[in-house]
Amino acid sequence: MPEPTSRRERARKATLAEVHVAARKLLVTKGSNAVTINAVARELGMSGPALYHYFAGHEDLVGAVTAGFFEELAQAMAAARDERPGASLDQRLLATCRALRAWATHHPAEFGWIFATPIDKSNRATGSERHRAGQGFEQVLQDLIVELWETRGFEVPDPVTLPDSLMSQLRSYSDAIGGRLPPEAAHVFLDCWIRLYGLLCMEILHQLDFVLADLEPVFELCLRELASRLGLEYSEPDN
Amino acid sequence: MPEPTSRRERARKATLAEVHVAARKLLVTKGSNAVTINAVARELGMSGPALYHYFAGHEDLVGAVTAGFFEELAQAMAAARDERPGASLDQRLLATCRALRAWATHHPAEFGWIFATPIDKSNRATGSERHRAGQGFEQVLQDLIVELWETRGFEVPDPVTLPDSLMSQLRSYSDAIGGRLPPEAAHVFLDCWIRLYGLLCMEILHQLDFVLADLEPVFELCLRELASRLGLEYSEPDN
DNA sequence: TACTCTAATTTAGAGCCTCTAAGAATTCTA
DNA sequence: TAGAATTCTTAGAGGCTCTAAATTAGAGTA
Repeated sequence: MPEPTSRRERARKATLAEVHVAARKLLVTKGSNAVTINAVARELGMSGPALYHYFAGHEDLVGAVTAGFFEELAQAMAAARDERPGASLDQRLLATCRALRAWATHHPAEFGWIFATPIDKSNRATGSERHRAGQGFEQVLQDLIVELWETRGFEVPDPVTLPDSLMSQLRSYSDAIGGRLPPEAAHVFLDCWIRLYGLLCMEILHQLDFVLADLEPVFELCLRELASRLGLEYSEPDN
Repeated sequence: MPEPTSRRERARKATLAEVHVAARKLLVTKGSNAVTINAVARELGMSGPALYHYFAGHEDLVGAVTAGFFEELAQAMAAARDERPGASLDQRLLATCRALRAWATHHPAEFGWIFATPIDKSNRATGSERHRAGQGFEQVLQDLIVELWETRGFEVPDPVTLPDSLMSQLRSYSDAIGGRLPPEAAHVFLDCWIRLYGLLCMEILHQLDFVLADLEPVFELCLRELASRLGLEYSEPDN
């Protein structure tokens, strides 16, 4: 198929791209409440209801924009991972985590929009665009952990010590990712992710402003801990 | 002053109380977007603009409602802390943390509203109602940690190993709380809080639904870790 | 008691928003 | 090239925030 793009399809794609740009601009400059169907349409020089040919409604637009952010974030992380060709797995993992925070701090509005917004049901659905993009993001970290697990492994809790209800959930998850991580390794992965997530949310949502303005050092300490937990060699950020 | 309440003042208080009830009902039943000035007024049988005599605008109302939630949460935690008269400090601390999660899971909408909403500037201001109530909440955990620190202490990192920029921020915080915790102990406190916060946000925002539906066992594991970090004796929840 | 002052409320209205409906213009397809 | 599909427009119903002006109900005072 040399030309899967008819004239109309191309136009549609261009419009969708414009929508993402406009929505993001509104988000960044005027906050998430300014990302309305009308405002986005106005930004494109269209009149409101036209956008209903592209999105089922406001939530759908929000989901699409979110998916775009997820993709960009995942790409930024993947780029950091592959930046140094000869880098060790340890270095690649740390670089990926740092890219996560870098993206979050450089794009706080987008990060908050992605991670600190209650996900409504339609966007939580398994088939949704947002869900798919979220998995793409998860994949980046997961791949690294899987690689680590397969090449060197890391210390995991004895499955017997984990509560049954947790183990059964972890088993489903382990199956869902094709058994690439056994339940107890999945547990460690999730635990690491929860820590990163909590720290970043706190920073981006300004929940910790009352005490700490700059969480960079806390983040590095967190990475140190995660590294030791995963048996990685910690190294300072290099710039 | 036997009667600081004139007839009018009483009426005003009653109205404010009604506002909180109505706003909460709307939040829980129809989501945070349904908590509008108009809808709340309608719920009270008033017509819209009347509420502008009670609140400067929508954000102000939001801040007041948030403050109410903070107070309720702090009270629930304090109640759990004081429930068993003869309980050890260890038990009181664990009970308080568990009360935090219990409140969060029983009132997910309210918890999300408090902790997983970007705080706008006016509500972040030091004098705001929300800020004051947030401090009341923080106090509950802080008091326990201070008590622990003063009676037994706990393991802290060597201040020299903490980055300067972090230390200077921690020093300000330490001063701000009257030096009741030295910077390095404050660091441990914050680290514990960040972990609890991240875990709860993740649960309430459904960010982890793709793998874990019930985070109760993860929370208990987290408490185990925090307990060992603070030198507490971990004990199972008692119900 | 009557008179003023203030607080609580109401309606009117401007300017946003979401989303539906109906028609006009454009492009694709058979 | 004629019909079908897509894109876009305007019109409009109903909701929201917030301001302004008019109305009513209490409180304080001469």
